[in-house]
Amino acid sequence: MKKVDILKKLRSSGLRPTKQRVEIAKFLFDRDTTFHFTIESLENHLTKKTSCKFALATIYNTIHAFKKAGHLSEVDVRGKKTYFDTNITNHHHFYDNETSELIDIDTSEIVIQKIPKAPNGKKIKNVEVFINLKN
Amino acid sequence: MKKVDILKKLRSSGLRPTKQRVEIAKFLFDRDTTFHFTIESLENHLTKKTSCKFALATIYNTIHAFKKAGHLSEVDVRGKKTYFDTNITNHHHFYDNETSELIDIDTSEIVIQKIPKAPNGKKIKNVEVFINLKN
DNA sequence: TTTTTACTTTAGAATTATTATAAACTAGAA
DNA sequence: TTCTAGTTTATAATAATTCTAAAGTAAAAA
Repeated sequence: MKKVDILKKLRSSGLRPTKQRVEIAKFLFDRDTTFHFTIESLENHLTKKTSCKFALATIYNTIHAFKKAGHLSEVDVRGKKTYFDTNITNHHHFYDNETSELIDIDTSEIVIQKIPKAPNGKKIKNVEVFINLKN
Repeated sequence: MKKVDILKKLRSSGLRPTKQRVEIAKFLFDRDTTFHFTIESLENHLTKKTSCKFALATIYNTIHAFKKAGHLSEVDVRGKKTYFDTNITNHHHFYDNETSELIDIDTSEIVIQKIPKAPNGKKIKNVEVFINLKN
């Protein structure tokens, strides 16, 4: 993703392209494959890979802004930390509890034949499949 | 579940049947349907329904002991609090984001036709299906 | 361009859920 | 009964996250 596109992405979401936001956006969106991270792991990567300084609160602010703008999704993983995903399409996950690693599964890889009706007055918003791994 | 059985359940798990443990076990296991709770909601119920006093730490200790003994399971729900479930069989969940309510789904209610192979060197431990609800 | 204004970043304090600690308590064995 | 190891408890500590208010900055207005 070119710098111009990064700027466009931010502006079109109503986010001023500040130095920090541009660096975080470049780091997250300028890649070929999906990236899963926690705020802590992202902070480590940013301090290693960029020369820019980031207050922890800025990383939280930015990630929440990106999520709100629909550029990131959140993944339910047991544990204290929140996981984010650059893959914002509807999809599923493998989770390796040994390494705390998430792996995306495309919706086409899982076919559900039978599913219960939603309870009275409710509708199904989406279906998430989580496959826990072991060695 | 009779009091005798509660005591048996505790003893057979290597847990001394203290006043607090017995009260919590009676509250959790003496019912017909599955119960979902957080430590906070459990504390509220206990103070309302029993005359016994509970330090918050005791509730945490007891719930973890019950979980370790296999009498409770933990459910992955987005958010800060940990959810527990008296249903320890393999099963799935509806989750109503409006009310933060979990509803059990029996494994027989969901049939998966196609599922991807586990990544190299890994095996599938279990598959959890999470159906998010909306109004 | 300069000025202004509203949005951002920042360091540090506050909050929330959970876990650790160490002293007082208690169930069950001796 | 007495003893001992397991428990409970209040409180402190920790960890992830959010809040706050002052200082900084992008972009609009003059």
